[in-house]
Amino acid sequence: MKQHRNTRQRRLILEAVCARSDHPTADQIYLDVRAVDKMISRGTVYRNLNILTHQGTLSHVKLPYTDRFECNTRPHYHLHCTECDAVSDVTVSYQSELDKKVEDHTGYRIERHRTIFEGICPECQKKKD
Amino acid sequence: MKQHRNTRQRRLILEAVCARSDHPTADQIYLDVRAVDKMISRGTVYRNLNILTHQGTLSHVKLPYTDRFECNTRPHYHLHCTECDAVSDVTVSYQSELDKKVEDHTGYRIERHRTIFEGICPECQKKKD
DNA sequence: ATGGGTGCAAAGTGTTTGCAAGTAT
DNA sequence: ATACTTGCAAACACTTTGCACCCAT
Repeated sequence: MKQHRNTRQRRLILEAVCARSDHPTADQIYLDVRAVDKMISRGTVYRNLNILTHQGTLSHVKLPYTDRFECNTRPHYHLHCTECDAVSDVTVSYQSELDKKVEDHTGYRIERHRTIFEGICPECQKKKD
Repeated sequence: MKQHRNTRQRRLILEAVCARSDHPTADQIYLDVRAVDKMISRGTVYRNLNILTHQGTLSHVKLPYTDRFECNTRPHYHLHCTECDAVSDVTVSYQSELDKKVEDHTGYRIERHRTIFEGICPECQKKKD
């Protein structure tokens, strides 16, 4: 296994993700870090987000087109506004018994499940009237 | 609203999706249709998959990198092998009460939720030994 | 006839990667 | 000293789009 180093860039990227609670995209993180370090490159941001996610330091929400990242690594569900693309955590608790159930039914070794609620946030509902 | 026509290409694309149960990607569908119609283009396949999905004639599974399509339009959950990328339907039944619950908690108007189980299929488990 | 649809190729997105130079350990 | 990282730019994979011609209605 590779030995990962504690580089300034990696630190800045991690801080940038944890500084927000809106599940930013890689590009938003790139822009945030760039405000501090003019030289950072997109490649570095993508590489480090992948490393940090693999390590389990960050987690990511798989959305169509772009993944979103967050500091909260406990298993939980997400809420996605299909109008404005806002993403937030949801209080409904993770149902680990479902993983067991599917494992027994299918013979898969289940690692986890991901649940994303799709809907329209209060602000966007207002705008549509 | 646009008036959609019943073109030969659209018919072939729909048939191609329904002929498989493995949740093919747009490109797999393109290849299948091409076996019948040498002239079909990728653009037409993408355009029609979007139209058919919007109409509710097909549904799609949102996976990172590529969407997958299927004929089954009833709400249901999916199973994704993270080794070989196989996708299948899962028997666990759709929990519509969760949508209600999240709606009450958050003020969102919830349309649906999507759940994808991630794990390793029996075949890939064998290969890893 | 008329407006949606098609094939084609080019343009878009978001992400990864090869390379030479730089740096944490 | 070693080998992981970086910035850069090019390459990638998937999808959308502008256009001129075509065809279902």
